[in-house]
Amino acid sequence: MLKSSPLYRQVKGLITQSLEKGEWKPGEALPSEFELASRFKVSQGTVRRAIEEIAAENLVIRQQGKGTFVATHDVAHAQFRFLRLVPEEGSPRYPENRFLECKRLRATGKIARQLNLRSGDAVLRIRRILSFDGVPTVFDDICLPANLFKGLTLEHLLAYQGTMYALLETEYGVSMLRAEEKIRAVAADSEAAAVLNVPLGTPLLSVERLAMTFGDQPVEVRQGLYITTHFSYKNELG
Amino acid sequence: MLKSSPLYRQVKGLITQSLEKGEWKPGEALPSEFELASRFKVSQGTVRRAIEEIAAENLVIRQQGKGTFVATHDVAHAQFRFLRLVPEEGSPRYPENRFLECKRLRATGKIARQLNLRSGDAVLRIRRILSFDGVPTVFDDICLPANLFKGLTLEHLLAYQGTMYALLETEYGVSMLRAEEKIRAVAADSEAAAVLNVPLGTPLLSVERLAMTFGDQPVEVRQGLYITTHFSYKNELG
DNA sequence: AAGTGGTCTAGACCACTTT
DNA sequence: AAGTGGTCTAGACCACTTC
Repeated sequence: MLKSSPLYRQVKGLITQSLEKGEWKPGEALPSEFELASRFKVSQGTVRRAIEEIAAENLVIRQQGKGTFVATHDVAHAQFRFLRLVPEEGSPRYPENRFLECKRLRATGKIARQLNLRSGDAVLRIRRILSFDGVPTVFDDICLPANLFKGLTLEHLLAYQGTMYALLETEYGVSMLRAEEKIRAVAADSEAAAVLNVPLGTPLLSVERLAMTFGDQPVEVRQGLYITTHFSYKNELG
Repeated sequence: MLKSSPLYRQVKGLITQSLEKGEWKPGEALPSEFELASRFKVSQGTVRRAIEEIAAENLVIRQQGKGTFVATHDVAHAQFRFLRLVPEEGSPRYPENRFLECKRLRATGKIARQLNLRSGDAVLRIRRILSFDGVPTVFDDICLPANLFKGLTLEHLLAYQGTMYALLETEYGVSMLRAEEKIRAVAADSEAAAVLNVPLGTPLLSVERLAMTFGDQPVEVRQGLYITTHFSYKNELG
């Protein structure tokens, strides 16, 4: 027997579909709870419950008296959502972003598997350095499926003001909603040592990320190498 | 002007206080929603909302048809809540626990500050190794305020069946509810190299944890050194 | 004043577990 | 059958924002 899901979860699905289709763009307001309630022929409380779950997943933001808005990657708040680096001393600051490379390549077996592609499909490989107060701290190696980001070049990346995820969202309509990270300690190889300006063999934090958009579809693989002498990766265990 | 918090949050506070006082022990059932509602002179829906928030913080577990139960550290589920190590290949397994040391010491300034103690107050220092399939993988150095765990010895630790947090909860009534971790990459020093059986200088994951009980009172500081060649620290970014 | 999300209630009914 | 938590509704009122 199939167990039908509760009404508020079905409504949640309908609203999420509309978000995915782009019925309301990032930053825009959703219809009010009463409007959605009459649209779906349910009570306001049921819509409310649906939206609460969607808000808990950070897809929308609720503001009392104003409305419910589609989340964006622009806001300051979103910075520490996907970059968990905090300084050992002093207050958090924003990194400077230096893009080194954006090349079109063929996916290796492992990458293809992670991105749900076929081996040999085209991917974009982006490499960049994040620096804090002028000190190189993170070396990122990013892989994106090329078909979703046609025409993305190094020049685009260099010209854009804001985070890379904001660019991918506003220019290509792909929203990063969730990610899984696997963290390990590794020794700096010659390339990482050169790029990050540390001795060969320096212990570095390796952060492998798989990022997902709607429907948990994977759309980004990245490895970050972090220097953790003055910064650490902060995590909360609930 | 003081803004009074909503009713359900006040009820949440009252229930949490009762949990802290031990009115219901770990594993026991709370009174039903209707009983609590009449006790606090509010509607069932308000109690419900309060309990939902408490459940979201993992202090209690709700089970349809059965009741609401005080959470414990015994269940398998709790294992991966506070130990985020997963194997690169194969399915998760349980580590074997080997305690090396449990000594009474005076707190250094840094530890004292983190535990809200005075410098020089007594602390317990526990050291142990976690092994997976017989392979030493984690070297933990744990500090607890001695006054909360009077009489805790190496023999107790060796004799107890179950996780250390389960012991602290059932034998000393101190529940670990939440923790913050700071993760860095470090080189194995001579001691860590010897204990974990790796070459000097091997990159290790350093995981510094501060664990809290009720009222966000810190009650444990630990540093773990993880070998991450076959395991990685897994994290979800929402 | 009007519109939004946030709180609170009361009551009905459903789904699951236990007796 | 009785008791628990889970869903859904309808309506009232509050808090905040905008006009």
